[in-house]
Amino acid sequence: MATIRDVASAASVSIATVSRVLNGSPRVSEDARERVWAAADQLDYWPNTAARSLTTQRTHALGVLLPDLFGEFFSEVIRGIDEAARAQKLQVLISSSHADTQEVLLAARSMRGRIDGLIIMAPDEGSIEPIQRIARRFPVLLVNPPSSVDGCSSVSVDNFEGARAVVEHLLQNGHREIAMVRGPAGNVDAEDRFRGYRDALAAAGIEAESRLEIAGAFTETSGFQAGLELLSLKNRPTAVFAANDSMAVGLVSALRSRGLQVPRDLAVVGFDDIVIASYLSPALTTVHVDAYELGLRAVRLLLPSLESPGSSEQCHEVLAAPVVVRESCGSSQSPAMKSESGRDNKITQRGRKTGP
Amino acid sequence: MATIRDVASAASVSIATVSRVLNGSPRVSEDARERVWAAADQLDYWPNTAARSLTTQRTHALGVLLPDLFGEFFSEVIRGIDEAARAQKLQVLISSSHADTQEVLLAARSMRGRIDGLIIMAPDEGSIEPIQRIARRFPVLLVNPPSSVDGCSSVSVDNFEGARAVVEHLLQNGHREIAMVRGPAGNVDAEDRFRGYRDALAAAGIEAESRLEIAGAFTETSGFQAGLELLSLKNRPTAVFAANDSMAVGLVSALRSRGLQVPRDLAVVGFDDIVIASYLSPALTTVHVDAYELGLRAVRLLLPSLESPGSSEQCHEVLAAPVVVRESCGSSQSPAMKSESGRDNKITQRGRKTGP
DNA sequence: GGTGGATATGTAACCGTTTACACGGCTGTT
DNA sequence: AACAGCCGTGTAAACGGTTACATATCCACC
Repeated sequence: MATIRDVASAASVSIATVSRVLNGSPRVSEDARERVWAAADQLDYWPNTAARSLTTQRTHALGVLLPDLFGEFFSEVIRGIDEAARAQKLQVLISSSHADTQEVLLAARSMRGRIDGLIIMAPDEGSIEPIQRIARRFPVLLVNPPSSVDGCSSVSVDNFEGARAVVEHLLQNGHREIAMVRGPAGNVDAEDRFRGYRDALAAAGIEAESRLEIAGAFTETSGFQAGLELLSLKNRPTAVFAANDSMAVGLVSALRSRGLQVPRDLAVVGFDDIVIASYLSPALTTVHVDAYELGLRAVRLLLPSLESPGSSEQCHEVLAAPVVVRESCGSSQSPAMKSESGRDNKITQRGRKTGP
Repeated sequence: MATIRDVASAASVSIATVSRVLNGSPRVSEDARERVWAAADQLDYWPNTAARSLTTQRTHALGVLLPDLFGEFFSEVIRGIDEAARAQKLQVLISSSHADTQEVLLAARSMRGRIDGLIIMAPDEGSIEPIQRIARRFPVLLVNPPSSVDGCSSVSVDNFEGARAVVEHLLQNGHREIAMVRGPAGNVDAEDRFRGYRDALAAAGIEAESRLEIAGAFTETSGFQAGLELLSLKNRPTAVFAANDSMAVGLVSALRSRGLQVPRDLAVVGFDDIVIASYLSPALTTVHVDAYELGLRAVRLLLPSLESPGSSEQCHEVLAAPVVVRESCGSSQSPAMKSESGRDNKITQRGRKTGP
């Protein structure tokens, strides 16, 4: 593999001149410039990025630490990150599955020298301390953090407001007895959505009832279980808010297996707006989370810190999570909204042009 | 930020000794070893990976070049790659959207010095030539390549056999007039699936009819269009094979919008086994593509070349694409298979433990 | 014709590691 | 007592670039 020295001798100039030509410095004669380009082409010279970043102290790459890669949520976040990064000619180094909170630290450490900054998504409260240590080394941007870390900017989904709004929507449709299937304990998203639910009820002057607050784990099966539990209640509620769509799907299955109809017998709403939400029958009313946008903004917010680490002040962005009214809530708005929030625009806009 | 020199002087040893301790060399006294670790901890020393890989000529990272990041297919491939890479303590550098075929070359070039090998997915025939140039620099593994490149191993989905088998399944159910909605022209996957369709018909002694071979573009809307076209035929077929699930979904919508029932009036099968396939009613009979496995194997096949570039012989793996019988084909096997190929095992097995 | 200021180019230090080689001190052999 | 061998450690040369600084050349000007 040709190095800058090979190019230099082939072009009969010094390595400094080669470097200058390659980096577009103006202080080079036309003659030398041509000889260098010719030599580089002829030798098929590819500069060594690692060596370059060693001297310049800039890598033009950013790291991404995710808890997992499964599911459309993470994949959309990545897509958003990639899109924004590519626009800035930044490379993306990905790493997932940080079971142990200390793993976050190890992953970040192993990226030292390879990245200019880091986007971290770690929903665990326990990962705050390692993140603080990481943030001392390079710029860190937090996505949906369990709590804020000083020196770090963040971008999060407005779980609270989304949940509040969707429960309010149920209230507006006349429901007074609204149950909730909660997410896993300790999960920030789950907690915020639960707070939104409580808040909406309180605002309507309805007292929270713990018998209507059913435990869940964000999985489809836990939603199914919750559905059965719900059916066993003596004063059955008229509506239920599942803390995410997967559980809503399981819940609907459970109801159906017992012969109940959604939304006639029970209105159901979810959270996340996963792809299948619009394909179900009845189509699921839910709260839209724009994971793509989350990734996009993460990069944009990190950008100033990449240019000048330390200088830029921190800022916290919150992404709106709008209610998407479909059929499962039994709302009258349903038909009107359908085309807007339905499947077609989504698929055609970003349809897979390539691949199977 | 502390460097190896800082650690050396803090521990009163030379940088060579520090390096030896850090890399677990046995030729160090117990005394020195302890002092170095103490100093490293105290200074919170993080080795610079780029500098290390400059001397060792090994980066312990691999690059991934994808045409796009949208959709579950790519996200699953990435998940498979990440999983296998992490098991080998390899980092993953991702880059997508290579609209122009020359972009593949540029992307690869910009990774020089940062990666030991590269996984490329470029369905375009035109990207073969740039890939050949890339393969001269570092080990390359191709995923679903349009044609083979010498020196490169590859892993692909058995599109031909999957298509053949699903059409054969329709034939076994008594269908004789089977239409196909084809994928975009020039796409390898689309072509292979078409060949499988033709082959199955031929084996059953049925002559192909071009009027039953409808154009499509792998998008849901193109499937819808194809459905309308199908309905306008005078001798309507009894079954149709859509080259992918998205088109099958659109197709079913079109049929339903004209009052037809699937599978009673027309049997429909797809390809890919996307998540929503099992959630539709009727649940879609399709061909399963294990994108996760594709990524996993890609890394495994690339591995030997990373250890010793050039030495290992190339090999081509083909991943089976099994038929998943559900309801839309009207097969009698449907109820029996349902639990096995349904949604539940998939979701619970790899359910999102974290995140919303 | 000597001076000064551009302009083009080269030399060498540096970025943060690894590692071949050299060296000094100790032990054990003859 | 001299010497071979081993062990622990240090020195210095890479790895492949960038860039501050020095130098050489040319031209214009007084």
